[in-house]
Amino acid sequence: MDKEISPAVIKRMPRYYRYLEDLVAAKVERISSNELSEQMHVTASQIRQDLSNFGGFGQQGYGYNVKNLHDEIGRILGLDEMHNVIIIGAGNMGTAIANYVRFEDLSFKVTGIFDVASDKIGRTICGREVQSMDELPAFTEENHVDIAALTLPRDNAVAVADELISLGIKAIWNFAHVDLNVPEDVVVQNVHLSDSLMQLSFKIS
Amino acid sequence: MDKEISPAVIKRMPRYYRYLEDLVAAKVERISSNELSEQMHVTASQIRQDLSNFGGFGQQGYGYNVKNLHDEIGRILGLDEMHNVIIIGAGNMGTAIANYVRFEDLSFKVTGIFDVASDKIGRTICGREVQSMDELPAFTEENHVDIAALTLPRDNAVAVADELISLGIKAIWNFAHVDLNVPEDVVVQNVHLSDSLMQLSFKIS
DNA sequence: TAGATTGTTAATCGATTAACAATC
DNA sequence: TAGATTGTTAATCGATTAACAATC
Repeated sequence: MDKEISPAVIKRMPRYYRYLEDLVAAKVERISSNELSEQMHVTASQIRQDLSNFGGFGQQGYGYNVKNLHDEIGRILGLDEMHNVIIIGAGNMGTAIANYVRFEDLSFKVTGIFDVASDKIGRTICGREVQSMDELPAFTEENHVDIAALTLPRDNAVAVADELISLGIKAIWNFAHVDLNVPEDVVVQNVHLSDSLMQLSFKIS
Repeated sequence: MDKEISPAVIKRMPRYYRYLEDLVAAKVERISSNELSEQMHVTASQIRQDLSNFGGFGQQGYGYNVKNLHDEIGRILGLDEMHNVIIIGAGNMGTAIANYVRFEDLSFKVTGIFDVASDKIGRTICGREVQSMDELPAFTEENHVDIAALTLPRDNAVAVADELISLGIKAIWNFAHVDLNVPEDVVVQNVHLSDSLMQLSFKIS
């Protein structure tokens, strides 16, 4: 990564991507920052600022080529390369993620599902047998793992995260309701559903 | 709500609540903004600023009483009142949410599960029979619904959201990968998992 | 009382918006 | 060429951090 991109910008990129996907599907050929700003309810200025972080994708007097911009943002987001994902935790959330239809579409592939609980091991989820965590060291030796989705209860989550890190995994998609403290070179993306629900609760009370 | 609280502050409140829950469980009686800041990796200044939005919960020379602050934040987040939640979409994500163990704990109760797909209707999820969307109008007449969790594929989501709104539902916890345009008095809290995954993908590429 | 720590005001920093020269 | 729209610089706005008087 060249210059540092602010978290605020990063957070908006997937949303641009979603809108551009729809525009591509609708066979729209070009769009100006102004038109897009109306659809997305953000300022045109912000769109141009955000995109300019990554280079000039537009053309004066014309706007942006939809297909091209879609592909560029996909590339920025790393969607041009396949990512191998393992799921740790074969509960309801793990199952939901494993079955997530758009996974392949966005270039993510579930290559393994693991659990600590013996009653889960051996079950089949999404055509894949749940393996024991004991098998994980051997698995990571033989298979490159880009991302581990962590969907365990919070009691186990911290210890298992440490194990994942010790096995060399550099990215954790964390669904456990706990904050993980990780080394500098490990990236964590949190999905704290209870936090989200509490925010909603706040807004209605 | 008295004065306007910034989204940035609202977003941090559930995290404070989580840490205070742990402190309560650990039987810690009091904590200073400085101690808490070390645990949470935020500045003490921010903690004091955030909390002062809602009133003075601390005491000079003493800090904050953990139990009291926990309860105050719970009250701020609306966790002192039970919220009735219906789940729209009995797929994997709907099932995961229905089975989410901390729901009751945080004062949310699932009172109904609905789906449009006929193959889902009649199934039992978490001890509750999945009902047809056709039954929803009668249901909302007879039962007060605080929140609808929307876990449908994006094709249906927008139309169903409109239906929910027409039935008087004021809060939508939206898991569909689409932005909902809603009237002023309706609150939407988005959980865009694909956005989250793309952010992670960005950070590792 | 002396020490500690809050709540709040002021200073800084960063993010968003506005404006416009460059240019397709 | 004239009109449209970008990329970027400057201005504004908001959020975070620092500082400190108030006070337990």
